[in-house]
Amino acid sequence: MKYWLMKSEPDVFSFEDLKKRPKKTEPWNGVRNYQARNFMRDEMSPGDLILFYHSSCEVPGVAGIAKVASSAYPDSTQFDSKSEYFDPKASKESPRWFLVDVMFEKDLKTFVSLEELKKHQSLQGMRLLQKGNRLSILPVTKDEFEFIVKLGN
DNA sequence: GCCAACGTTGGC
DNA sequence: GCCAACGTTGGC
Repeated sequence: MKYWLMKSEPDVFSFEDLKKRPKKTEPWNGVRNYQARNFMRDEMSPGDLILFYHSSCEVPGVAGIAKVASSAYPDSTQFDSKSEYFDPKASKESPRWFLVDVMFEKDLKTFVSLEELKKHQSLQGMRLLQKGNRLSILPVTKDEFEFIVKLGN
């Protein structure tokens, strides 16, 4: 089993929004970065655990725990000319963008802010904390994952 | 709103 | 295949 961190802008789609979905599940569409796509397509497996991270907001940080709920399949928005995520270079015969379904797993007692993460020596190696990091999907080690869950409980 | 970092595009 | 221009991300 692997561990991940996935960013979402809470104004667009928050951890609370995920909980409110009918099956507490959401297809993670709209990713248009090859590294992030490759993580979903090649490395994620159902059951992998996810730190659901709120970015580009007043207080960025980890809002809760989710899990990978499907294997990878083509992101349908790439074929939809009316979607902001439409990709004219993609076709159904050779899709370019893949996604997984993300499902609510559990709440944290407290939100774990980016500011808090930065305080801990054992998290300094996290890619999230490196300068210039922009990837919206990042692998996290088991130790980092468990440490952050502990901070939130 | 600013700006550093970084990915992508496209001309050559 | 290089690299300048451009667009986007995301913390502050």
